[in-house]
Amino acid sequence: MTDAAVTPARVPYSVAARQLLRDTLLDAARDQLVSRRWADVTMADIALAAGVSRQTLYKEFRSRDQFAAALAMREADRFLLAVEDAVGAHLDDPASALAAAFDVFLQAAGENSLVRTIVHGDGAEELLALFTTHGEPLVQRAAERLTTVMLASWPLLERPDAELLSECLVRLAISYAALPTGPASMTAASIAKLLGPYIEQLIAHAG
Amino acid sequence: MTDAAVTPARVPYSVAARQLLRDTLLDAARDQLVSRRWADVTMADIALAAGVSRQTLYKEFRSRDQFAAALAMREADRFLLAVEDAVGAHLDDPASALAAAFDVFLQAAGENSLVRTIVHGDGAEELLALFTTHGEPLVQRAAERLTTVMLASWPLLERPDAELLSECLVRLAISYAALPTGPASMTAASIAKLLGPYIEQLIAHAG
DNA sequence: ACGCTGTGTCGCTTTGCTTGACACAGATGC
DNA sequence: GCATCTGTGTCAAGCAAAGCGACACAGCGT
Repeated sequence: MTDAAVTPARVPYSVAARQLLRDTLLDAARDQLVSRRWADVTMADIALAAGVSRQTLYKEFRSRDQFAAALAMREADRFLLAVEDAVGAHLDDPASALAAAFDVFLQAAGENSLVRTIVHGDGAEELLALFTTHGEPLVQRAAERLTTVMLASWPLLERPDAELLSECLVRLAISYAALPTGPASMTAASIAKLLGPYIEQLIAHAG
Repeated sequence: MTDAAVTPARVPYSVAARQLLRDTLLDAARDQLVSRRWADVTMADIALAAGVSRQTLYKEFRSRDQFAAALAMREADRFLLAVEDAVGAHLDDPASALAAAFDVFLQAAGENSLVRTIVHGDGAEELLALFTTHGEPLVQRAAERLTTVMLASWPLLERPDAELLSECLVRLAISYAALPTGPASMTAASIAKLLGPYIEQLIAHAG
């Protein structure tokens, strides 16, 4: 109602339209995956659900594989948003921030239909690979974002330490999401206990 | 993170793109109006700011007048959202819902740059007319939405009564937004006092 | 070996945005 | 009064993106 806090440097239509196209397609695929296996969802289905032609889909994402990669990447981005929020809510205490973030992540992952589809395991092996064997870009990106938010939150942290911590956390997060050992909160607490001392040490004498 | 509560019946890209175009253009105009008078903002300015050509703007909104009308209508819609929220927060007591809604509306109107531009009065007479002399479609629509939310909130209310009340409220709201007599909360309280008995009567013996 | 289905590509058509030009009306200056 | 300038609204031609239909190719089941 009031004017936007700060002007977000208006996005020109052409750019916004392109993004809208991609999002529409990815959303359409996501919808399909709630009720059907990835292997059963054809490119034609996705295009149809998005209201565009198959060719437009192929032009935007060069192949089915690349489309799947984009799908995985965007889903990861959503999780990262939630995680960043969780970290932001515990700026005072890194260890509890870690626990909270991990908890939020696992909780969300457990409820996420795309993740469930993958973990449940039938017909989505190709998608699974995007988070593991072929997951380098995704892990990379997630670790980067996590590093950024950490460095911003706790200035005493040094970049190499943050990078190591981030990458391990991301890998652990993916691992537990793919194969939970117990309730989310318990896992989160365990990880926090495991890595807490390391973090405390980093924060304490800055390196 | 979790899947959307209820599937919002995915919008096909072509429709979403069109809406995006309209929104981009309207937003662009809104931006301009923060710093310049309506009379000084040309159609070319708006198209440029939105990143499209002037012709595209003309095709989407047939003329400058119709563009202005759309601008006013959309701004009204924003206010209605806020008002509907306020009503929803006071389902137990119609009179206080009315007061709250009116308060929210006047408060928001006072802070809204487009409204301020119009009320402040220089070079926006044409826009002002869209809320008054040429405001029939806008008043109509606002009253309808208000009626709908009222009927949904208080089932005992009968449609004709709700329609009368809604239209009067909309007219009063516009009037006070255009020409405030005192602080928003005081005005809201006065209106609530004025119409409270009528409402109580309607709710009490259902007609 | 055969038909079936889905991926990925190609060329043609169609749609929609852009560009540049124009007529017209109101305002300003000489 | 006439000339100029600016902004609105319209037009035709150009162009890029999306749609449509057809095709080759690979995998799969019969």
